[in-house]
Amino acid sequence: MLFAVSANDPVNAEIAAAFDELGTLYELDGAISYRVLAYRQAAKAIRQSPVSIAELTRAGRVTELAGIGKTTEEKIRALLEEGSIPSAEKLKRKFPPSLLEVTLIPGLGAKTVRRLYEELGVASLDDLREAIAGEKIRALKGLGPKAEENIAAQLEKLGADGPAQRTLLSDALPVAMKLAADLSEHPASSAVEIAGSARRRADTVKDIDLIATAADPNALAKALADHELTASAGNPTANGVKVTTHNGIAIDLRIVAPEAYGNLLQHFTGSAAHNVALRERAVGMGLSVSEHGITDTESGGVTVCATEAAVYERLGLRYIEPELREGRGEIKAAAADELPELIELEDIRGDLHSHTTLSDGKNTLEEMVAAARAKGYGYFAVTDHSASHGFGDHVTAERLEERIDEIAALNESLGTARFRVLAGSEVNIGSDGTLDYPDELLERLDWVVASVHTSFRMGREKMTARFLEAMEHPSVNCIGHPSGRMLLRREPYDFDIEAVVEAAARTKTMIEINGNPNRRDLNEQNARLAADAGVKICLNTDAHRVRTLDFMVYALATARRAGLTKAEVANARPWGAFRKLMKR
DNA sequence: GCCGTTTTCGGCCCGACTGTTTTCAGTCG
Repeated sequence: MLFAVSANDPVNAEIAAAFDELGTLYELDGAISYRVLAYRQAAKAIRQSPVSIAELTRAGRVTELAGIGKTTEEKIRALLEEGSIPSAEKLKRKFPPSLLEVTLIPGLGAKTVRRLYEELGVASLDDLREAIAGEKIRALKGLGPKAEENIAAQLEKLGADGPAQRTLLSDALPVAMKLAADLSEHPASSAVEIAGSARRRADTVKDIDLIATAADPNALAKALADHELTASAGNPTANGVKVTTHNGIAIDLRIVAPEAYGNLLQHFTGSAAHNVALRERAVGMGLSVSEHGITDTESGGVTVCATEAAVYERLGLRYIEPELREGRGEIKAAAADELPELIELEDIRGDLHSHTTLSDGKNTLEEMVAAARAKGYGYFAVTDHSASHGFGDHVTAERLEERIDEIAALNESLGTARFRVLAGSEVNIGSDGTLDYPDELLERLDWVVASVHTSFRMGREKMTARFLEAMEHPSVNCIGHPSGRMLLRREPYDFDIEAVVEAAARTKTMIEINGNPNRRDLNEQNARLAADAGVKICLNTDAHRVRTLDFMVYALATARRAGLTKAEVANARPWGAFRKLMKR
């Protein structure tokens, strides 16, 4: 794993991984399922925490997180102090660590894996291959030739491209939209919608869920199986079909009767955690929720809902936007009518991070500005890389001076048009927190984004101090892609997010949500934290060409998942009001 | 193991599919 190297504490992702592993070990050991579930939920809570779990634990506050109780707290302490969890060590003496990778094979759960281990001595993926070659699995009671074949097929798949990969939302969403549009146009269909994590606009997705109603369900399922994007398909039935596209994305189409369309869409939009919380609430009301309807437990009467809004209404809740459905307290908020009014794309009035051919962009200043105007924005900051950027894409102080004049002339030529181009820069924050242009030049700029592009692994304290130093600079308006994460590729660097947002609020430095779909940085948890601290958030694209000005939708998606309102987003204001929020 | 608009104990969401079975366990979402 690619974690920042420091002699300090394990980061949240490492602690979470330890609890996921512990859950699997207990599952192999035959513990009651709720105990296993509890560890998985603890792992999730740890992974999603915006603040350091190690620090929270030392402060005695970690049990404030939902899903973390006294036992988990003790185990985290052991992990911090001794480097491992005693109960996990004990279980690892019982089950070889290589057995854990066997549980990763789809279709093989803990119960089966344990039987394979105890009855056939299968302790690793290699052992499993041997057992299949010797046709030993089909001899086990309850398993047969078909089960053996399925395991063999999954093993082969695993060998080809490793365990199931997640896909960036930006790779999956266009495919999902194309398929939903084509299926909508099919004569047999009456409604098709994207559900699942793609509808919730998560950072990455495992597959794409499509929900439909159709006059001829078999024909619609067949249409997807025969679609030009489909590489392989399962058996199409009236209930739907599962296919894989040529670019390897799994698609799951489900077709239902129109009366229960709302129930089904709600169910398959998820998340699992949201649905669990929803059903728990329903049980308390004497109701039982499923994808087919809402049943009154006493009378047995079933309410079917054509819309999602009707599902939530029946449960005494305001409609909950898909982006909020992650089981992070949105049900309680909906019950109390305290859901935030989420920001919309139409609210965005400007984009404050972009590049041109002056550094590493692909379009000229004029082309980028014309495209930004066409989006209906009122202002647009051009922020090419700075003097020390490297890769031959740096901008010298002299060249930036010329750029400032070019932009002044451009603004002049726009005349009475209600549009303003901001002369800006994306300035490198050096490892000591200093910037790579002289102060006098920075003062001449309208807008300065400061970002870290070097020395990612300097350690938590130094990295935090580096940000604080940059934010104290009077010319720095905004921090760019603060965590440096690259989704599916690079972990965020280690820094104290709480200290950074506190300093940002104090110094009136904004923090961006970078909309590049590889980044989405701030992430949703940290964006919530920043907004709560009083930091004004910018939704930016970091566009390097005209086309990627569209990345605003991903910045918006993260903002909505963070529950941000229009008031919490700086560039949801017209220029006059935005300007008043600026540090200078 | 966690948690509290019935509860500090006793519950803890719901159904489909698959492969193996003559009624169900395991897995998944």
